[in-house]
Amino acid sequence: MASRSPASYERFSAQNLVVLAPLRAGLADSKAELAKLTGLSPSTVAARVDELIGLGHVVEVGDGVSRGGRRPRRLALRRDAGIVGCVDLGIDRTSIGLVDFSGELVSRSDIHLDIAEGPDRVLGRVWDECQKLVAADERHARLFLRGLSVGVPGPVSRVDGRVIAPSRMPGWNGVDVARLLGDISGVPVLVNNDANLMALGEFASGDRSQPDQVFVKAGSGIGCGIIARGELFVGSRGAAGDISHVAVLDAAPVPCSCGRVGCLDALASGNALVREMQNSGREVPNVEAMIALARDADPVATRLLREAGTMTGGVLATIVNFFNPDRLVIGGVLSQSEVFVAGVRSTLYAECLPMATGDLTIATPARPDDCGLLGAGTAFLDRMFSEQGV
Amino acid sequence: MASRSPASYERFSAQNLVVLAPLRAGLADSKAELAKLTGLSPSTVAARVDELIGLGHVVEVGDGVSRGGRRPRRLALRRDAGIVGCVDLGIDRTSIGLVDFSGELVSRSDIHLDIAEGPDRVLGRVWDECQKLVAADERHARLFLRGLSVGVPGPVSRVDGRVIAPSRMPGWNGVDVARLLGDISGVPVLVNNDANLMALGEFASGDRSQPDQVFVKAGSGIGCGIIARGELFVGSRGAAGDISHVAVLDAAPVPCSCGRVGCLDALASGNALVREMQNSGREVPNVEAMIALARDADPVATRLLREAGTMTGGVLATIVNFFNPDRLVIGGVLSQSEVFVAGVRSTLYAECLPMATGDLTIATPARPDDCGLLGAGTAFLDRMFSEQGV
DNA sequence: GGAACTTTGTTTGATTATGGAATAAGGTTC
DNA sequence: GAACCTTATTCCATAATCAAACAAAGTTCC
Repeated sequence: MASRSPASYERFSAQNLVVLAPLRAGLADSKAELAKLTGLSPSTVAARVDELIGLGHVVEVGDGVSRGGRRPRRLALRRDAGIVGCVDLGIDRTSIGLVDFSGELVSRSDIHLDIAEGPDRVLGRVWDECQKLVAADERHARLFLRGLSVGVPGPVSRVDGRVIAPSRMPGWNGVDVARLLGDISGVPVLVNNDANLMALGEFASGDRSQPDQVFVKAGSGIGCGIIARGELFVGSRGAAGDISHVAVLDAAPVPCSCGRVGCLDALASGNALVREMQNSGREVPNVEAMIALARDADPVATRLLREAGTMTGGVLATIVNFFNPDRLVIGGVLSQSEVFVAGVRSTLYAECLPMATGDLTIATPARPDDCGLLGAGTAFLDRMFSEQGV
Repeated sequence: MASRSPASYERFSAQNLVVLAPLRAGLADSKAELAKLTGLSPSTVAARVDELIGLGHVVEVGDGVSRGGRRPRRLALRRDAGIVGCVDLGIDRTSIGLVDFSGELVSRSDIHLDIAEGPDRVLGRVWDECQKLVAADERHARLFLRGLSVGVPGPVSRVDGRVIAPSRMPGWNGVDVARLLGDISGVPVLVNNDANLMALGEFASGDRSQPDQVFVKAGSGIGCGIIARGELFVGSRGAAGDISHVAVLDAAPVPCSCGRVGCLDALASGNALVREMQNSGREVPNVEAMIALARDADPVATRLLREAGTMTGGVLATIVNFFNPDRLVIGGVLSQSEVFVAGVRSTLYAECLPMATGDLTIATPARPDDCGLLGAGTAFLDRMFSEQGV
């Protein structure tokens, strides 16, 4: 959440933001609609729009269809007014992408990168790769890279922006990623937890009429992001959504890295499942292989994935009752396993009251591979198009 | 959450609200402070304040202390600019109070009232009692009752404001309390769940620097209210916070009214505890008697209360990990039992990571008997002093 | 084909909100 | 008592906004 702004960018005035917000959200696409939505007079809207056109942030994109009178001249955000470099740092694989001002992914690159190499080497490599992406496209080369937005596989303090006790990121404890990458790149940098950004990405590219959502990232570890009232919720410290060490009902006493036994992460995460397979005498290289085995009806893999789904669903049942979200999204690698998702679903419906699940949508991500990067972009753009700025 | 406004009240302009908000929150008490806080120029602040003084909502209350120059003329909200009738509907006891514009309780009355008598009789009686309160105080009799704010011991739909499937309120299912009471009284009425309002009351009369709080009402039933980013969170449907039917770890298979077994409400609520006592051959009339027994070191009562605390703490552990609140308040009758509270506390600290509980305050309500009424008042005033109005 | 109506967009002058600077009022400090 | 500080007020310039009239570009229906 923290940011450093080595090359701070112009901030939008509150007045312009009133007009920009509906355009960005797709709630209005003409001056008349803007006037209706904002309550401003037509003349005021015209003045604001003219200024934004002059600034190069809004463009007229032809005529709309008439609704019984003069047809509207359609307005849109200039998506190529700039780009944001988005990074989804993983344990051994990192995705880097460029997102335009409309929030859409315009290019991406996936590289193998061991996070244990440490912040300096990893972030240096990330910046190199990002510059390559910018240079690769003739169009982008002329565009202004407004900043970077990074998701990391561990908790990020909201107080000082540092990575806190990341169990899967040796050498990163207490590191101020925003500052480090800001110094390397010279552009503003935002940092957040990866599951939080995936939640935001899935929300922003999906149905915004469901303002309360929970996104579970069931990957090698288990994380979770919360959207409350249409905004990312991270709590005062930034650690909200961390369900790794929630105790599981009727669980086997498997020891966890946190020192206790029976944590969700120690039982139902991708890592835990691979370990369990090996304990059963079945060597699998990774979760993906295990999911493939389950698809081929391997009994052990199927059972373990189903059980993991059940355990995850049990924890989510409490959360659904408590938070009562409109939508629950099951993401991460494990969400590619039908057995796992079925386990989550059936447990949720069994353990929640109909009142809580009646209007609840349970889904997998619309764009499983992109939601992390899209969320990083959304986080940056939401802030840039706010009074705070970047 | 729903309201009907048979006698709608003047709405504050957005400009006046900018000045009113800091005054109400106690963040500023002079023109200079207002100017600093809002970023407005001194002349603008003066104009706004003058208007509010003219409207009778702000008063000058003498001089403040100098900080090295001319001393400020202290400003304050006129607390006697009006009153709000607040109601905390219980199963067999109802509290009614009057709250002034500063949010403080100025008078109250507790009456025995069986909620099973049905909406018409109960609400009629409530309105009678409220009018008595207003008439009782010479000062209030001249004041304007701006509206009513009611807490009910069951879920309230945010969509249509109706009471939904309230297990403890026979005859109230689907009732639009706001409309009914609005028709009876002729003033605007707000309705919300009682635990939600208690959370709000405890938050508003306490430390507002802790914006994320969870309030557990452990009474004859178990409810819960959520404050997120300093505002009451009820979810899209209004049912957020309902943890009655969350499954308890390692629970006895006690059947619940919802049709399942092992729900928190069936195991750890006041009703459940009284039933358990009776099953052990010990007749107790109510939870209060049981708590008294535990204070006298009765082994059965003590064990049951401790176990109830442990079970409640187990459920809250998941919630604390997920929501990561700044503060957790244990309220309701059961919070008067030290054994119960100790059970919750010890379980929470045992089952949560230090990261989640390190900065977490666990407390009982500052004003256990008042927080429901105070919350009702806050809900009404917050809305009245917002652009929405009542 | 044309009159009547609709919706969208623009122009104009009046109104209102706000900011800035100068000034006054009432203090403290040394 | 001189210098300085904080708070409040006044007055005028400026910026933002609105209301209303008007223009533009459609549709509808006889």
